[in-house]
Amino acid sequence: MPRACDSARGFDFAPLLPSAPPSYGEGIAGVEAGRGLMTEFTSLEKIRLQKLEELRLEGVEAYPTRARRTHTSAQAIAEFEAAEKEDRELKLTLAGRIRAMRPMGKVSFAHMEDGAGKIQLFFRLNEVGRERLELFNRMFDIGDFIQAEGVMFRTKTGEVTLHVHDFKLLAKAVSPLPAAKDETLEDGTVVRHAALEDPELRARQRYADLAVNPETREVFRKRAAIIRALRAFLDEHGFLEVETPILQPIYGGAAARPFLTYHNELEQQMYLRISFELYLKRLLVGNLEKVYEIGRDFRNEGVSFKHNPEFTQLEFYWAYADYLQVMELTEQMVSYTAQQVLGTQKITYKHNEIDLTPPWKRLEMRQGILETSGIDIDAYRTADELFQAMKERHPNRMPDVGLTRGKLVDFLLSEFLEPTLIQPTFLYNYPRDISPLAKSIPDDPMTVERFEAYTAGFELCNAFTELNDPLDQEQRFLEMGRDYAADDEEKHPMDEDYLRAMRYGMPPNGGFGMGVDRLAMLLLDKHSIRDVLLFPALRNEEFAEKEKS
RNA sequence: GGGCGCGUAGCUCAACGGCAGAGCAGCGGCCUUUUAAGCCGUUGGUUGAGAGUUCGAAUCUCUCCGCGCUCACCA
Repeated sequence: MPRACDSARGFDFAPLLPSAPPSYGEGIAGVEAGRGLMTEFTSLEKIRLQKLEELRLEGVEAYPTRARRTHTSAQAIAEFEAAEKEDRELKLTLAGRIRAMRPMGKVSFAHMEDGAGKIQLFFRLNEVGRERLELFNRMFDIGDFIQAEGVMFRTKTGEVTLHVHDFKLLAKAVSPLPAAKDETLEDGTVVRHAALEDPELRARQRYADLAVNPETREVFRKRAAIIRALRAFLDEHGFLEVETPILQPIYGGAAARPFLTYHNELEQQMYLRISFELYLKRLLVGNLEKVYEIGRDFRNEGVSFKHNPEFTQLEFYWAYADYLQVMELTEQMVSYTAQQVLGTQKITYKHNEIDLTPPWKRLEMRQGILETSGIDIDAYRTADELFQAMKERHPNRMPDVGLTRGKLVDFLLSEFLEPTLIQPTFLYNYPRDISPLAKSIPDDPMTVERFEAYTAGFELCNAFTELNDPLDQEQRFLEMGRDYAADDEEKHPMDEDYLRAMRYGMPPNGGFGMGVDRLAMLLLDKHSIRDVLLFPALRNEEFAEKEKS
């Protein structure tokens, strides 16, 4: 069954049918150029498969094992600019991906891109000869990896370029990359034409997005820098980085539905963690005074522009500190990170100028809600009273019925107050019943020492003075269990081992949690969590039906 | 899960009830300093899938799939 490669140049397959013995030991380019495989190739891919066949016939290995390079593109340009002044010749070897080709008869130009940037290649008949120039023009495509050796020079138009004396194919691309073309306008701005823009494709095929959009690579370099800066800051402040279980027999530390899995040998259900909190606080019992973890949390909830089922979380716990000290550390840590990654503490998010320089505004939650909704939550001590007050004041902006007082307060917060918090603001003192792991304010059992930092209208982090009274903690677990049962939600699990740990004595401490993806969104001015995740969760893709049998 | 919107060539997009098109990419040719190179020629489509309405559907209707925005859930 000859796969009818609609031969654009009338290439003859006859000598290459499966019966023909392979003529090269290792050099079977692309497993007989795709025959016998399951993949359905497009017409453009079939043309490239033909090139693979032709290269094989000419003894050119399309996927050689070794490559060589002496300089990155950026190093080559920098070194040339120095050598140029001394009138010194600079010979070197580059390696990278072909991004543009401009053959023009007896010379050819191309642009190559490597990890450090782009650089132009110049091929001329005089150096490489007719046959090799022809090979480059006909057999090489945009997207192929190439190794090129030659002498650096500057073209008539002033671009620093490699004058290629020899070159080698490093890896053939079978599928064409979206061939983005960068146009440099008079004023120096670069316009990209026909780049890969479809957000679904960019997320699903991140490899292609990364390959053609340098700014995507930059986002993930900066994301790495953010995490590096957070680590450096916490290490510097004497925190110990630890790793706690991702597979947990009991989940806890947040209000979220977990992913469920099963361990065959232990014959027991396991959960993927929804937070690190209960394990990190066990470490405080063990006299580790300052601990932090950066890792993955998993929550079996809806997906949105700010929610991915797995996300990167930072939590730290600090013995002998309270939420006010944590507040100070928070604003220092975030502004430090911005400074390290962006070189400034003044950032732009959705066209808002945001200044992360400490100190950040502090606003009591009750006061903030009063100012934005006109309702003083302290005047209504039960859910019913508060609900009635809200109904009188804002009949058109009402939550569902049957919420606890804490959830009504939470509604007021997100409906009225949250959108107004553009500049970094610490919102503090939260209702007890939505904060089961936080400690009450002395003399105010209804309110806990908790804060959240808001910036650009969304929540960045969540922290509190941690509850360390084992008897009070058990009581809260029981209350939570009841609330969840009332909400017809899954019952909040009681963590007996955590209570046992706490009964040995836990130092008073301040705890902190922050979504690192959200921090990345904020600092990089990205408006969807998908833009800061290399491989965001997407619905399973239906691949086209393979080979009808 | 609800509401609204989108899905057309490898990529970016037109056509919006009457022959499915353009630019780039590709293919053939010309071109020894180009850079969105240029010029001449040319290939490429089950219009996301399926059903319906109609003389006729990319276009209108329904179902399904995927994505986006939004609400809910959730920090």
